[in-house]
Amino acid sequence: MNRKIRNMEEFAEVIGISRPTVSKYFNDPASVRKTTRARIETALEEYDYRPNVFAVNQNRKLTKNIGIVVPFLADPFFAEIARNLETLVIESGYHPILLGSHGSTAQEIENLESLRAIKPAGALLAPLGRASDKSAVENFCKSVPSVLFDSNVDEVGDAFAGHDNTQATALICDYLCRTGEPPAFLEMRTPSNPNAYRRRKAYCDVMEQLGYPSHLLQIDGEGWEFERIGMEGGIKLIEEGRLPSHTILCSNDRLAIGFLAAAYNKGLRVGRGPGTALRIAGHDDHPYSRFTCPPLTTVSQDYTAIAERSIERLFHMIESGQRAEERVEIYFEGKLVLRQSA
Amino acid sequence: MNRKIRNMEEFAEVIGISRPTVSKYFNDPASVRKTTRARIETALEEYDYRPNVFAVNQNRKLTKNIGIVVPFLADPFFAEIARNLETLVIESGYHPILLGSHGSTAQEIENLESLRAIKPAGALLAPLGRASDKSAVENFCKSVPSVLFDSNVDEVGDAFAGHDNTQATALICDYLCRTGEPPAFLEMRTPSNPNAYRRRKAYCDVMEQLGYPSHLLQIDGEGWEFERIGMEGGIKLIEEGRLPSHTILCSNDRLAIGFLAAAYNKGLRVGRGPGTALRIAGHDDHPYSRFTCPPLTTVSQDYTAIAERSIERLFHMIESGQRAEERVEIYFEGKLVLRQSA
DNA sequence: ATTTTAATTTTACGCTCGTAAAGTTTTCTG
DNA sequence: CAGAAAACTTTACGAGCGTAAAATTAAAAT
Repeated sequence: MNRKIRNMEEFAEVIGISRPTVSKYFNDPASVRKTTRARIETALEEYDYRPNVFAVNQNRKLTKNIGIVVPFLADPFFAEIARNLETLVIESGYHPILLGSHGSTAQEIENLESLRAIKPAGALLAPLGRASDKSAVENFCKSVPSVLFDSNVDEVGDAFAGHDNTQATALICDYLCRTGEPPAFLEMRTPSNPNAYRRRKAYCDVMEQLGYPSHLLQIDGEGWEFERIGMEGGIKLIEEGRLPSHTILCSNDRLAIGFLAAAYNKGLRVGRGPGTALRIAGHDDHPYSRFTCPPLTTVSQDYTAIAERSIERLFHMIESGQRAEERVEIYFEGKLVLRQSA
Repeated sequence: MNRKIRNMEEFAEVIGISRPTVSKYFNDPASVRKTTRARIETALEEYDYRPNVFAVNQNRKLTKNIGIVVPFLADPFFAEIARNLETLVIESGYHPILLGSHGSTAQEIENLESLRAIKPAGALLAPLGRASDKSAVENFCKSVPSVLFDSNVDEVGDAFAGHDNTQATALICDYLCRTGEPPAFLEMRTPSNPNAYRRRKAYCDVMEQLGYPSHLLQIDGEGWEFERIGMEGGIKLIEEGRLPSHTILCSNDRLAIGFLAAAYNKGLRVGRGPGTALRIAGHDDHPYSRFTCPPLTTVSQDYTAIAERSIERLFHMIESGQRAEERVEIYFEGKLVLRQSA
């Protein structure tokens, strides 16, 4: 009795209705009569038929796919934001396709291309930044509704939702200056992420404004192994006695985690109590920052808001069927996360 | 001149050869004459045509897709192993589809279902473990060639490649016993991962063998936030003075990272030198373990070998066109990673 | 140059579903 | 209950490609 269903034709047959009606049901269950809907759903439980994805998508100009591209999935920060985005996409009745670029330009291009090949309804992109092939990203965004997040690229995409680096940097600089020695700023010499440049600039501006000198500590290193870079660079700095301040503000938490390890390695106690030699602060409120020793003082990014607004902007376009008339950039403020490292 | 190419028909036309030949080329470039291949590839550069993914896959019984499912992408351990797998899949000329289950049974089932819907040539699965719907996984594995990794499920899948928990646990237990007080074993009361059970058993066995008593410290907590669980459980244990030994072997590195934070929080110095109050060791050699304070002594999993052998087994099946006649389980030995925490 | 073999072309059909048009039935409105 | 509106059915075509069979052509071997 429970014959195998091979396609929509056969499925419609066993229910006793026509295939086009079944097709309509799958495209929008509300578009068929209640009684018909009930019959289909009953049959659905009995026969476990599912429309062939490839056939469905071949015939629709647009699929229900939403591409999500992040620069580095092995970074828990991006994994976490991707997880939020995936959930929101599913809740909207779409199908998320998550792709990580492994920090590689070629992989990013490849991801964009294979995304385009599946005719997505839209895309949420966190570009590599400096390493991105700008024209590749631009081209992609032209052909599919896209909102960028995390890392902004000038004039590319229909919208950008991200972190207010200037405000957040000012916030932590202010805190550090108020409570002790003004901070030096630790960063990679050639950061891959454009946020780093904004943080650097914000640091310099705030320090000037507060009447303190800026100290930029630029360490070498390429790629996405920020902890290793922070640790190795940190050890070098400490060994060579090149720390201009006992308060170090790191460009991001991963660098700070590495620098924390460097301080430990060199026997420098970190914290703000008596008997400490160094204050270390970060930026991002990375998932691991609460578990470092000491727990890392930092400024948070508003993950949730960034994810929600990105989704909101994207689906606004998708559901209205038209691209944004004007590119909007939305920035969310960071909050001070006071822990024990500074 | 540079007209838009809409499909393979038009593409074949501008080259001046037949569509079936072009089709053959895309399925296997080596199957057409050298001169023909050259003509196609020249045209390919000029016209940037790509076959429609959906149409291609609809007509093949099997696609070139390889599913990769991991239980939790926000865990850098899995992100890292997924990254290795992705690379190897691409090198083999296939297309990886990475899916994370977010620690949720429903999501895992969903992932398996949407994987099946794209008719993958094979799949690499790291099941949730205890939380997996065994029959769902089993069913999936029946219909598509699959090799499990990381977390074994009895009799499911064509092969399993993973870590030798017994050997590795023995290794670190032996080291800890040799160099100081015998370890107590910290773990979650109801671990989600089956590896945890093997590690517990191995610990008990080794301790008995070495003539020491076993101490199981079982802390509460559900889900995948191991660091938080380790920290909160650790603080409780320390506060209540329930540590039976000054050497703590944690069931995995993430738990150890949390416990390290607990020790810091309670002012207990960790390490093996003089003036230290606690030795803490982990298991896995998690990407972050080298950056903790102090750096974590642990036993490594052989990521690379696990990834390579999983892939090898899978493609052996795929290319031979037949399922494994017999289920094989391959285990790779861990290596002691001596750092400073124990 | 002839045979053998391999590659190619032509023709034709199939895969599974979306979708449009025209006609029919059901449901709703007053 | 008539009429209008909505839902449904039938019919038919299209999407872009895989693939099989038979006929043709080109390359390799003798």
